[in-house]
Amino acid sequence: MAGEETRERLLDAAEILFADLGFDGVGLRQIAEQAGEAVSSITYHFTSRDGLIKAVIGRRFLPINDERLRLLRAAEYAADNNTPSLPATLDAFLRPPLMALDKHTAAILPILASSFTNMTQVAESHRGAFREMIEYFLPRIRKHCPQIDNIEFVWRLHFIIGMLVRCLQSMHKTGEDSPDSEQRDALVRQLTHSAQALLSAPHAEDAVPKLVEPIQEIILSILQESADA
Amino acid sequence: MAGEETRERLLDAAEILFADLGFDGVGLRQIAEQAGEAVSSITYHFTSRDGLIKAVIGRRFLPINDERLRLLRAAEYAADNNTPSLPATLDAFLRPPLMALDKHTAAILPILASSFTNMTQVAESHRGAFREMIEYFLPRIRKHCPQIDNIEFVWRLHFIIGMLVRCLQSMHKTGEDSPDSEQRDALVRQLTHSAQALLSAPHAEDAVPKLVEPIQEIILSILQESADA
DNA sequence: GTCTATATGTGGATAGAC
DNA sequence: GTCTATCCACATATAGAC
Repeated sequence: MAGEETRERLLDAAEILFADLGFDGVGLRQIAEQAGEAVSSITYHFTSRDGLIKAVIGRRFLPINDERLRLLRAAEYAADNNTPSLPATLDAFLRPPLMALDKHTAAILPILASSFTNMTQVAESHRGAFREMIEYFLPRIRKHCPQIDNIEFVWRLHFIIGMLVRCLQSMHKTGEDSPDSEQRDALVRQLTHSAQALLSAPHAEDAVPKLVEPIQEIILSILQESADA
Repeated sequence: MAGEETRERLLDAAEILFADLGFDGVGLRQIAEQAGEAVSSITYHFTSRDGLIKAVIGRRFLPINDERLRLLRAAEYAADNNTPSLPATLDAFLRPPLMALDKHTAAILPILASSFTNMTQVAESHRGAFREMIEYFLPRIRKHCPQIDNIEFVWRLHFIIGMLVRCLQSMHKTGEDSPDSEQRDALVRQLTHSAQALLSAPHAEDAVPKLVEPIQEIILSILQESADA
């Protein structure tokens, strides 16, 4: 099947170009040229430009989510009472996207990270896997910060996602070639440390602003379900 | 001068459309139509599309920075020893962009916020005002977290910027019309509270990853200068 | 499955009348 | 200063030969 190889070449080329120039910064001609294929082969394999983007994203999205779940389950297995510490839990969530970062995936990852509190991007195509992941993680993070209410918790999650996205973008610009894994590991620990401090901070006293985003409802309903169970 | 009015109309139209569709999502034709002007009037007033974008950004950038400086100076005037608390200092930095947020400026603000640790976007055109602002803020934030070294400090600044950007994007999507100022005020306090917790957290123990970004050098040199003085 | 050729639209920028 | 008309490059998508 030469078709499968062509498909992969197209995905590789698209991924690199998207990483450098953004999803809006590159056209099908350029992608096809980079891959050494004809423009129309893209339409053949992915039906449309949107189909190509979805495929590029999906190729990285599922492995990262799987790795997150794998790490968290491993941490639970190793911990007393099956309850790993907050840093260990956060590490399982934050490490996979940062470790997966290389010059190929740099453009994709910020989008994936954002998707945690913004379903619209990854959306439809991979909604199932995404929901499975957050349903597992949310209650396990939540129980480490009982001092705040659900709405404040959701805001702090937003903040952590912002921190993660920032790291991904920063690393993308930083390293021409992929940053060595020692540096990345150090960054994961810095990030985990800060995220832990943020979630451990006391209740803010002040009024908590309500969110009107759809994602808030989803997160709150997941928290509710797990509280009932 | 009817020219000045046209110029403003074009800026208004461009700002709204950019906010809704992103800088890459809208063309000159659409902007001109929205403004009720001819396409070529854009070229006349701003030379090019890039010139228009720069003008749109600049119109919001300077007032927000001025407001930041004004708030911090007011806080210093009111505080003992001219040294306001960390929350008060952070408030002066975080409040102006969040309060300036309305449906017009929503697309612009994340870019402005990012510019704090990424000069490339706002860049050349407004570099002077930007540098003045951070030169004033950096040492005054820095002295509230002596427990960490400069490099770890820079990373935590990155994190805070990520949190801010996240808020701006979230609020943009949230409110069809501009969120009421009570909600925004509550959000500012949540954000300030979390940022304070983050900067107050102890040293991470682990190795701190070095940054290779140009902005790191700039921040470090500013911190160095203020330490010498 | 993969190519060439092309259809059809839209992007930004410009020339020149008024 | 502002308009109409137009240029030219490039976008995505499709048709049809091989």
